[in-house]
Amino acid sequence: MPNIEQLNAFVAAAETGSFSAAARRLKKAQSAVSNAVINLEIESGVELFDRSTRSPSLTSEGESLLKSAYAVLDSHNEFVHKARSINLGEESALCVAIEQNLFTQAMVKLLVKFEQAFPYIELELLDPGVNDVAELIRTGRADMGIMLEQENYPQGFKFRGIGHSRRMPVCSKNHPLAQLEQVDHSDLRQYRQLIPKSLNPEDTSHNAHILSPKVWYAESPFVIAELLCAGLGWASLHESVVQEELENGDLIVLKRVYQQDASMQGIDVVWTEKKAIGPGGQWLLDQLFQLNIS
Amino acid sequence: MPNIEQLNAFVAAAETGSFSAAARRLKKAQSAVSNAVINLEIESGVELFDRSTRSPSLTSEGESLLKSAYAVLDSHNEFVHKARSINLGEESALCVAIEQNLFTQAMVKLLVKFEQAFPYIELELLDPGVNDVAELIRTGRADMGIMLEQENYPQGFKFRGIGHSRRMPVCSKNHPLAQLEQVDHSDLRQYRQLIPKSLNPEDTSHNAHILSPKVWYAESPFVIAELLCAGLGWASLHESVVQEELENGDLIVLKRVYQQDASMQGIDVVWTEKKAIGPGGQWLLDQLFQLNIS
DNA sequence: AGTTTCTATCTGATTTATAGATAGGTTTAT
DNA sequence: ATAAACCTATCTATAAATCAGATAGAAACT
Repeated sequence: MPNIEQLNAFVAAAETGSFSAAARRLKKAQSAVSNAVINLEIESGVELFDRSTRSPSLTSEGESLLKSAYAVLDSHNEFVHKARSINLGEESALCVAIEQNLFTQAMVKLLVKFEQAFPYIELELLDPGVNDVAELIRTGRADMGIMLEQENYPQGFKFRGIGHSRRMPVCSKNHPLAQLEQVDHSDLRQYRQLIPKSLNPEDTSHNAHILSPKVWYAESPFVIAELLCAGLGWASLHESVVQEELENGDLIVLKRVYQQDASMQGIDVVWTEKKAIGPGGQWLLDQLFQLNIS
Repeated sequence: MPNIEQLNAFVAAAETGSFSAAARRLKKAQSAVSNAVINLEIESGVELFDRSTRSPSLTSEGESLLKSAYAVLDSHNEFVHKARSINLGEESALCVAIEQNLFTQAMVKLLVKFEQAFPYIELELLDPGVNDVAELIRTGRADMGIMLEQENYPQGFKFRGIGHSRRMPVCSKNHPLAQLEQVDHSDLRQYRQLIPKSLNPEDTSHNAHILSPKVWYAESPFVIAELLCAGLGWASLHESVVQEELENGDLIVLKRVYQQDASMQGIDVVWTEKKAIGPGGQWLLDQLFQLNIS
């Protein structure tokens, strides 16, 4: 059973091409390296070095096993670093819930930066539909969340605004509404409206957005976007959800006669004081505060 | 510096949920496991188990580190198995040169089987153009090769037929030749012929295939297929090379007035007696003998 | 020829790993 | 409630492994 020290000696000897040099690098006696390599050879049954010349050179079998030795040491190193990161007080795992409407390119970029800053934290991403972030925070399933701002949050919640997201009425380019230069309330009322609705039956916030008497609901705004693309009705969706479809022209934005600013909704990052936020979570919060999404 | 035994004890304890059970599984004393885990905790500075209950349960940090521990043990296991496979006499690496013309789906299937049978052998695949396999065998760059049969092989070569490959004249569906019901020698002579030609300037075997006075050469039959797709001339290519293009209709087969059987060429597997063939290579040879490609 | 540098091996001291025994705690069965 | 069963932590003595230092012989360099 080869052990880590033997593999270390093997790798150092292979890299330096000399047992003595390997010993100097590892700050051990030469005999220690020599013994380690020989024992590794005995235990594995493979002659790793060709000693016929002055400085030992890898055999072809040794070269092959060297790659495996690197793999072992790499993963071992990963273990040590992960333990160190936990020791530094970093949380070992972090769960972030980002409402589907708000999962923008800026979020992706931020998460990439997070991965570089905290490579040993396991990140779990949840992407609930509309208004279900708060529930995930409340039950402790998620450590923090990004959601559309609410009037009031449950007890113990902390939150902070990090920007705004634009809501816009959209429909397929082939939809009758798309032919109109401008649309008003009565135009919209004629056609089916698709509305994102929370999984939680008690959530009634979607009612505020109902304009048409003919409504369908879907949990995911992306499902709604798909239906729109098929020509089914219209919906008021967030920019990030339909960005791609707007760019390739499958969907178009309806121009409202009386454009109201109420179509801008605030974005909050929320967490709870019950669950301690570790350094990784704190870093993420700080970055989010600076984001200022528009 | 956590060692392998400690990680083994950690994993066993995590899996069984008990230090005693882990000790039984590892065939060690309970105190050994207990010490191993405690030392691992001290050295890594992380509390892996929650001991407040009767049977220890993983902390969240322990759960995170457990995954890294698996990674270490997996790679360690890989090392041990690779050493064992070398010990069994298996070559640690095998290099096979397969002429581009002959890299068929059957080859892929065979290589997949090889991977399962010899997971610890590093396979290197070379895909030389036409007639360059023999050179790779001769110089020792490859251990064995698959190539179109030759009249005579260099000294020391061993070979065995494993099937046949059909050569067929093809051109783009948009080429003038494609309009003809049947083509004869004089039709072909009118248009540019593309010919696969060896990298080796001494190889003149391609001359036997020249029908048209207007010729271009390319090393790779796939490059020729690309040129054909663009409507440039015609060529006599092996089925496996143009299979895809024939299926999606980009290329078509020309019907010769006097179809000769000479368009079937034998396929040989070749190796050399100078280089010893190990168990993996022997297995591959045996499988190839049974393949009977047509 | 002399010097340096290398590897293998021996030796004794130190460290580490281990089984066994024991004590104290928790759960389960009676 | 009591006993039995099972668990973990810890102690101890012993066996095993590790290590540095010393040494000898071989190869390379001066």
